[in-house]
Amino acid sequence: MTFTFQPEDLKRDSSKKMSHQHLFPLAMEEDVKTADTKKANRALDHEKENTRSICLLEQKRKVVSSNIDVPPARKSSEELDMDKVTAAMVLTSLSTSPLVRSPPVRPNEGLSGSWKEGGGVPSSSSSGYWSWSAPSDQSNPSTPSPPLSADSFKPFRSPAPQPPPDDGIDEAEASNLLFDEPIPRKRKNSMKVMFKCLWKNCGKVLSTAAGIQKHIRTIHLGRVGDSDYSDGEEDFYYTEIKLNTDSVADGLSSLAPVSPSQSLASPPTYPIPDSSRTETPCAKTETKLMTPLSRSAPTTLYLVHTDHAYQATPPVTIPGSAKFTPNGSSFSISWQSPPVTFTGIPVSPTHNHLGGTGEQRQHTHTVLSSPPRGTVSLRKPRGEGKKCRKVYGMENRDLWCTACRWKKACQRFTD
DNA sequence: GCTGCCGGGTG
DNA sequence: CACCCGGCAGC
Repeated sequence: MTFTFQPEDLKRDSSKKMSHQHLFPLAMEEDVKTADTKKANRALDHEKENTRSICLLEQKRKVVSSNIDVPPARKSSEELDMDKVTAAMVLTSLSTSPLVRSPPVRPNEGLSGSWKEGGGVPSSSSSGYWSWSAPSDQSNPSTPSPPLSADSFKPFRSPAPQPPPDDGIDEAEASNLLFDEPIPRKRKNSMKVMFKCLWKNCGKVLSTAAGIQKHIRTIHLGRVGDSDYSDGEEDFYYTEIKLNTDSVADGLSSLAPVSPSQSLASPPTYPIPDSSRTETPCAKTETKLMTPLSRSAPTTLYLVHTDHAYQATPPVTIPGSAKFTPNGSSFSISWQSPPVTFTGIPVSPTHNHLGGTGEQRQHTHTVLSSPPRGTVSLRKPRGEGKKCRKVYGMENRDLWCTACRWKKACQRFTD
């Protein structure tokens, strides 16, 4: 499961930063990304590339259907859709470039090509596309792609509701995309490109590159005069993000690191908890600001987390209750499983409240208690009836049965 | 805190 | 094995 990285995420601040750092270059430069060996990143890459290929196909379809050149203006937006890699850098200048249309030149072409081969439709790209597009239409073509990126971008969104200097509309639109998945109109082409400000503590999301550039220029770079003059510096402060209306799917696909093609099958039926789960890292990583949504998220996350923790429990925190750190990540772990023959210091489970909300605690509780520990209680349930000691009292100890005298299980008044 | 009794020590 | 007891855990 891919979310093995999450525990880390919870534990280490540094790892949080890392993930963001990965993201940043991701938007800026693909090369950097490829050098990465981390599994998670690879997965990310894969998914992202997949998205791109899909987008490319999308464009292709349009080209094919019209069989003529697409007007530059229209193409520019589509271009952004697919060329995530160069988006930030080339965005402004690239928009009208005819170069992009020639398939062989495009860096992504290789991907889409291989994909086509895999599909067994090498003959014409259009046919290949269509055979595939039918199911995708239902499920949403981009299902596999953005889980990670989308996830990690969400955190930025939390602070967004702050005073929106401009583009209030875009803001609303963005949240629509993120949270109102059931919007039917988005079903068909659920990919939407947004531009996210990467400026610290900003995270503004706008729908147009120009908009975000302007935002960065004016708000962050302090460029007065709203002239559209740009030295390109803004490019470094925003990134392009693909928003998938079915953001829910993202959560799931990240849960099950299957091949993207597989996950294409059944996006619509994703359970709600997953969507909230994707939300989790945000609240944790970025600001501590908790939206109602994100607040519910940790619950689920901790569920997962707990699972791992559970196995690690015995050796870890319990005996060292003194050393218990209010880290938040380990609180659920420390829940002691009663049946275990634990010679360590008994620890009251109450300290597990550390996590925070009662809701979380409840969850942890249920989860942990549910998987019955294989060990049955070594002690047999206490005898109900009165025993020698009780009957005769300490003063008549000689009347006790031997077992009772020996502090063994009473033999006289057996249950 | 009382009580039952397990686990282990001693002779 | 008989006897004893420390200490855990249910009540």
